[in-house]
Amino acid sequence: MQLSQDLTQRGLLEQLSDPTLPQQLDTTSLTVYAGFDPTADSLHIGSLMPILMLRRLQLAGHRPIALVGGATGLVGDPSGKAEERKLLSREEIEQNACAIEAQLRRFLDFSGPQAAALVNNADWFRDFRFLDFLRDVGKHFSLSAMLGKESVKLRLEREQGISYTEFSYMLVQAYDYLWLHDHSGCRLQIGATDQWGNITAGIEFIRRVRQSPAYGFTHPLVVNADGKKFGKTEAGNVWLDVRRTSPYQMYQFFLNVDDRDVGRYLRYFTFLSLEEIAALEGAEPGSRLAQRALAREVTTLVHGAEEAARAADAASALFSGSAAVDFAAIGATAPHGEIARARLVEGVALIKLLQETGLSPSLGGARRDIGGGGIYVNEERVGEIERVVKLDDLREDRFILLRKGKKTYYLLTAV
RNA sequence: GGAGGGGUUCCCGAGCGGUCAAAGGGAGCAGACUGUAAAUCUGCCGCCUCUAGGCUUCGAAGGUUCGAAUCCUUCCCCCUCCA
Repeated sequence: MQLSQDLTQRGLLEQLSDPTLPQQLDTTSLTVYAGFDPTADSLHIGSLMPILMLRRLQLAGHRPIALVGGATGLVGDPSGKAEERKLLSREEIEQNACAIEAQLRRFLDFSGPQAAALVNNADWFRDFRFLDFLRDVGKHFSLSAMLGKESVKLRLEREQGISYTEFSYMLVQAYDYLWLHDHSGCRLQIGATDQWGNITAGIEFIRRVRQSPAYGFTHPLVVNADGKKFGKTEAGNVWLDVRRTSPYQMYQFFLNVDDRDVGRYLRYFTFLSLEEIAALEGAEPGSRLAQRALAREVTTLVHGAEEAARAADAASALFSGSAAVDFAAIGATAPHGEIARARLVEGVALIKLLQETGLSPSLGGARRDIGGGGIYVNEERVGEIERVVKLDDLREDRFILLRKGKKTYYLLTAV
């Protein structure tokens, strides 16, 4: 299947800068870039969209460049943001950039004729002087065009407004594109829908100063069926970094995806063929075959097949409903921790444990959770708020399985 | 620089001297129902202790009051219009 057709059927093409773009994607080899600003020390699940897009393009014979925004991160992109963000320090940005570079490396192939490249725009902005920037870049942008950008308009209509700094962001990104155009022959930029304004700014800039064609397209911003937030769980964002989101948590996140979203996500986030996806969508929803496949595929992409398998094992150990619980499988990846045996000899208040393990936010919260009937010790609902956990709560002489609600577990191992 | 409006608990948004830990909605958590889904219904939803009480919150710091989120002063920030 042709690349453009595959992308179209997956619903990955939103705006195109040029109607001939699909054709070019199928018939020529382009150098394409996507940018990632280091606003945190890890990318999150939403960033998988452009990352996988670069990978899809690479697999189809294009050359991907992943740009880490060491410079743009200092400025702050107003796109899609309802309000001005506080600036991160230079040190933070630098550290974040390092972390993100490491993550990006795992998704692209840096060898062969279509070898990917990883660049950081701090490298060409570091010595770019302000007055030079105003003359060489700023001069080519009309205020009315800048004010017309959705990201700016939105903010101007809002109560919070927009600072000069964030307003300038599009120029910085436009220059990135020009730089990559000049130095790497880059002719295509991709990003999420909210990047459209920034992308077109770059395209027009290149046309103006180089009389050279450049292109861009966007993929959809991932939104779930009941509104806005995608990639959020009780624990916060779903991150690509294991230290922030374990493979188990990631697996669970995708396993719990709404039926209405699962087909779309399979098309977005996996490399399964459209036929396979159609088959999964046709399966009985109660079987959750589609969610299982999604969880397995994405967890594998991010953490590898081994971790994905472990997460799946833990999931079935916890949720299969069988009496014999496989504690080892759970402890391998589900949230877990240790507890001193000595404390159990004396007995520890359950509310204390709930607070310590983070299952409940505070002692008061723990009381409420127990009172509401949402706390289980070794899969047995706890009735008394005063419940004390003791030695004889240990299973297999060393495990205590705490659970809050339907699906939040924490395994304690006595040491 | 001038004139006016505004900053409330995670978000939106009421409150405008005591009955305010602060209406309502959303989000979140839990229960019932289910398929570790959706929808629906119910409870919880500042912290600590407990079902009485204590503590900390309404941009910041002072002040007036028996008593303030509500009044006064100064400061910080935002918005709109004018320049």
